[in-house]
Amino acid sequence: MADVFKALADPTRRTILDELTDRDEQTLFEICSRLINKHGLSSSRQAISQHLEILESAGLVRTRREGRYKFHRIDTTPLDAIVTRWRPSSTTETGTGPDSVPPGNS
Amino acid sequence: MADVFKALADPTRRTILDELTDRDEQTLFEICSRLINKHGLSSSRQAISQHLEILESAGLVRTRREGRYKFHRIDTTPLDAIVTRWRPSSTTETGTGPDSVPPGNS
DNA sequence: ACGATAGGCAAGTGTTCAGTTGCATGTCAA
DNA sequence: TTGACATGCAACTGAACACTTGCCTATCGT
Repeated sequence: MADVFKALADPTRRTILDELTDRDEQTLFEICSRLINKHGLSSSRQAISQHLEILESAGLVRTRREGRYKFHRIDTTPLDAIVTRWRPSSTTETGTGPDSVPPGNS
Repeated sequence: MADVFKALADPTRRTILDELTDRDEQTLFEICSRLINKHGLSSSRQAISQHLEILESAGLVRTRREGRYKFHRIDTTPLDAIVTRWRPSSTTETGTGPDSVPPGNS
């Protein structure tokens, strides 16, 4: 699975996730149309397709094939690990090291 | 305030946040030393300094000047908006649009 | 079968970004 | 004041990235 953070780094990809949050199970052309009309973006179909590939390889978008249509839906489960990663551990860090020890190089 | 997502896109910056989570209120040199020793990264001091600037402009790191030392501490409050952004809205989206309407271009 | 629609593949281009290099500023101890 | 320490500023370089261009495959309706 590719980098979730790098997938979220691009504003266009975040807008795609916004669109999929607003309306799930959309095709590529549908997403393209709504990005242009609703969000004022001027991206080509190929650009959106590449963005969807990146989002899918990051686990943020899951696809479903049906005939010549390919439906995309958002999957927010990879986002949970982002916040939990930098939660402070229960070990009292700020209490152990007093401020009077500036350069504590290891 | 700069882009929080782009600040998180770089692996080195995420490791810096890991370090600040493990031990708060560190100076620039202290962070450099621990990144090299603990995390096996070979980044120069200037590179880390630029990373800290980006993290600070994104609101993820707050600084405190004291003489010639500048202490850095992590601030995880901008992370909360990431998960809440793509929470499905209470309006029943999947129920309104049946799956039998494939190309619903606006 | 034929045309139209939906999507995929791959090479090429311009920009953004991470990292380096070199020097400058400011602080502290002796 | 002198030297060592901690950090800041700015230009340059190389690589990653977003986007385009052009063509190809597959599915559906008539």
